Amino acid sequence: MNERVVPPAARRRRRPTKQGVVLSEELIVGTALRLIEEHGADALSVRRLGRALGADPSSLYRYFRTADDLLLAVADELIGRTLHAWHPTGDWRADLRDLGLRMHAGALAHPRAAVLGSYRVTGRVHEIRAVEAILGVLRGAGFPDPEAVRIYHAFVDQALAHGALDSASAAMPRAARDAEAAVWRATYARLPGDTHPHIAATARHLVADMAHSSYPAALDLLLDAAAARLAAAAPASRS
Amino acid sequence: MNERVVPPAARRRRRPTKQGVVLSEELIVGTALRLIEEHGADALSVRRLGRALGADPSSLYRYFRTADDLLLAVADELIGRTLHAWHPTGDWRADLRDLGLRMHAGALAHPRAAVLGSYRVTGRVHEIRAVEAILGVLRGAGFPDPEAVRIYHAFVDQALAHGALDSASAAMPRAARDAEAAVWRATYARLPGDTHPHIAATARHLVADMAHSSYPAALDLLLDAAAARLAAAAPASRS
DNA sequence: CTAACAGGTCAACCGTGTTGTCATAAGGTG
DNA sequence: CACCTTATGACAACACGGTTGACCTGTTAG
Repeated sequence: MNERVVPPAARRRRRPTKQGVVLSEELIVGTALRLIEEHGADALSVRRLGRALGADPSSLYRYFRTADDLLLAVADELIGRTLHAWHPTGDWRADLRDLGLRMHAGALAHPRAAVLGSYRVTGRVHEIRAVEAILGVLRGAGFPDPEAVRIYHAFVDQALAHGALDSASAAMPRAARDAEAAVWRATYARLPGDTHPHIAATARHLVADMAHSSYPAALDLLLDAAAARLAAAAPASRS
Repeated sequence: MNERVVPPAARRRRRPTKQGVVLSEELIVGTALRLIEEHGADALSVRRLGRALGADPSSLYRYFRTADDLLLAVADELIGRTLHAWHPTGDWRADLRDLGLRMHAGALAHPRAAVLGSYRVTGRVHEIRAVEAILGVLRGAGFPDPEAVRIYHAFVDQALAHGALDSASAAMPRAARDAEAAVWRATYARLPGDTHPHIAATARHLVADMAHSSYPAALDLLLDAAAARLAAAAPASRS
């Protein structure tokens, strides 16, 4: 219950670690991201992060109240990077598609942060900028406010949720992933047509489709539906 | 590397536990589900499950190779129960909507199993039945095979992914959940209109919408898009 | 120059999945 | 019925995880 964390503003004494490192929130978040990128999502633990930083694990609790809080900071940093690489063109549908794919890729690379960021609000700068930008695209396209918010919500959750899911799949050892594909080929593709007519009829497509992420297709479906609603709501300005 | 697990068919000796319980795959899976339902998703661990069963934790490794395998069995059982409660009417859209909501609810109650089941194939009976049923609905509605598979994939992943996400949110302690809502009200709803025009304009809707799951709306969007594609592909039989 | 205290460190606690080893009762066999 | 094999349960241990209370020390304000 003791509060170990000091608000960033009040930080004064920058005392170096035994190994000579001067800690800071930014350094910790940056190192965490590097750790994940180099050794996978599971490589991020308080203890490993401490080791990578050259500091005792417990030191991190001077900067973040819990491991989740640390991950939230990582999530916000990720949002910032994703948004930074995104250059909207004015075509709402193309812009959202591009952003969705970028968010998905980011979430795929950092699943734990994505999961956390999807159901918790960081309230940090990058997140706020992202919300503003996406809402801007939707409202600029002509979506009425309630609809814009609804689509914003579905869009963001979809990107993060699929990202988290797909990254779990990507994290499996090679052998296990191959075994999964084998189940589709060995079990599903061999079901007799008289007991399982629909699987038998689509087996070819199932084997091919289930090996990939469903996200791009799902994203296009969402954008399709949004476009249809926009067309229905707006009196039709063109075509 | 030693294989401790014996295939169910070869099981003969039903030796009771010290506490007098006779183990079986079904009993273990059933107890796991009960544990989750009574004490939340995090209550499921090999050790706790062992305790709940009245058996040493290590005994479970005679039935499942790893904790993940156990969870996969739980997932398949869940699929079975969900499917069992579902009564299709012949209206593809209503049927899928109903099934989607049921799957989402199931995933919400059993997030870890849902996550696992979303990127791994169990290849067990219930899963196969579910795949056959959903494909049947889609093909019956007139979707061409490749499209049916694509929509099947997006539909299933969406239900499971959103379920996993929402359950993470539901698992937060009350206080934390209230704190989240407070961020929307205190931070987002107070941003000035000149720096964040879009957030300011939609603040009311944001506060209301972000408190709920985006799944129902996302599901409707997906079904909208599917219906549109069906209408475009089929020469239009009615209306 | 000195006193206060921020912040780094250490050791410990309790939880997790998993495995090597042992012991014993079940059940087929004669 | 008695014996032997072996399936299966139990035990103890390992490595890893997050977290915290207590301590110690360098930095900095006064």
